[in-house]
Amino acid sequence: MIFALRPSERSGRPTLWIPLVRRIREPFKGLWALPGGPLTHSESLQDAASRNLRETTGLAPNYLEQLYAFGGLHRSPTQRVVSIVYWALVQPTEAALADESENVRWFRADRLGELAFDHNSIVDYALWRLRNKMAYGSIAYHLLGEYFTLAQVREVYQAVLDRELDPANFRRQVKATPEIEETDQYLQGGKHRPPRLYRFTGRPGLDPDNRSTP
Amino acid sequence: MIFALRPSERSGRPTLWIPLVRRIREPFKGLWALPGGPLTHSESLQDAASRNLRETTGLAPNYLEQLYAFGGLHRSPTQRVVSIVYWALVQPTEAALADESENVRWFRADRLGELAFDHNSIVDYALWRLRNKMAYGSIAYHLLGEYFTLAQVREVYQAVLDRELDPANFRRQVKATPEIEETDQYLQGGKHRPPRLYRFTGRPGLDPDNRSTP
DNA sequence: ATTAGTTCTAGTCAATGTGACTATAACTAA
DNA sequence: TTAGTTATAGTCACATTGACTAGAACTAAT
Repeated sequence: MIFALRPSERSGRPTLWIPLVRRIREPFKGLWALPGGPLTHSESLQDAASRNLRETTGLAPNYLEQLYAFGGLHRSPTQRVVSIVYWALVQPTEAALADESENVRWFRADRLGELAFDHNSIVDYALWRLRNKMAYGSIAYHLLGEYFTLAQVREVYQAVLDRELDPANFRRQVKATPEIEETDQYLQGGKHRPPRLYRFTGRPGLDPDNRSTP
Repeated sequence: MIFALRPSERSGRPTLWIPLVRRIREPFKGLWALPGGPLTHSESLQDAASRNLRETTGLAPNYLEQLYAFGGLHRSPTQRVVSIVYWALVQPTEAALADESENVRWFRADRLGELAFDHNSIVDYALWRLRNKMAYGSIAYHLLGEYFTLAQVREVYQAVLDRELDPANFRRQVKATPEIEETDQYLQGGKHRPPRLYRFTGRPGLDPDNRSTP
């Protein structure tokens, strides 16, 4: 499953969106589902996740991590299925390149209808994990482009954590993390004092896949 | 993989141990490996982990959680294998009941030799996760019995995090967590002031398996 | 040119949490 | 009775955090 930031229809503020694909056959024909596909013999789990993502949505995420292996007995009514679910964060520029069509569409992550299989609870779990990671790690930056203002970072946190944050205090915290690099650039064009642009210099890497790939 | 607390051979202080099984056929015949086994069609992932654990070691852990799905291409030299690894914490009384034999033995988690397959890196990852969880959540108590002293909790932390902790400060922190309940019991028998016994009243539950089992 | 409106940015201050440390309490063993 | 040991309470300096104030730097309107 893929998370991306898109402006809300009403407020215009950035909110979390995910792409879903419509099922074109039974079971759950017509319902929306998470993109996915089979694992072949010649690819690792992560490679398979990447490939399935690209084939169904055209997306190539820069951040991809294993979420959880779901293997309950009755996930599918027709057969036993074990799904090893990955989740990804994509930057806005990448997200804009996604192939939207009759059967592939973006939805607000917090306003989904009934999905196929157990995909609602998978999304719930992913959202929970995302909020958790956000609270500690420096994961928010993978939802942004290379250069960003501190206000944009704050908007990401506000969108995911769903609460307001004090601009001054938030700025103090972010500036204290060594992975954030100040640039000499300023973002022009707003009708107010132009904010400084920053860069993220850290690496994601926590998973065993990312640590020891021979 | 199973973690349990056992007294170190030399110092007598509690340290982390895990049970391993010896491979009796190729590949890696003769080497030690993590206990495991196949997933059948009629059991969930967690049930399969439980059953395989019981069958190979006789253990019935009270804390069992999914660790990670390992699916690299060359994990086994003979065939493609995807392992969905679970990890468990068992209390000392339970650990003592494990079936030890010629082909099942306990090892100190920080002093393992070369294991079969990629099991060394799996253990490393599990240790890393364990330390992480310990730093935040209240997971240490699943390695202890129902009643314990604060010094025992501290020894668990010291064993896992591998550093000394100030007794007074540690006590202050633990007493601040609401899940720890003071009892009227004291542990007699030491050659010093008898420490008060405490109980853990929290529940583990974070995994999707533990949250939404229908 | 001046002013109002906006956000950016740098501070202050009180409350809280943490690490290092001291001191006393309560037991056992000699 | 005393020495040895751990349990437990408390102090103090320091860092972190949340709430808040104020000035800086830009745009848009007058």
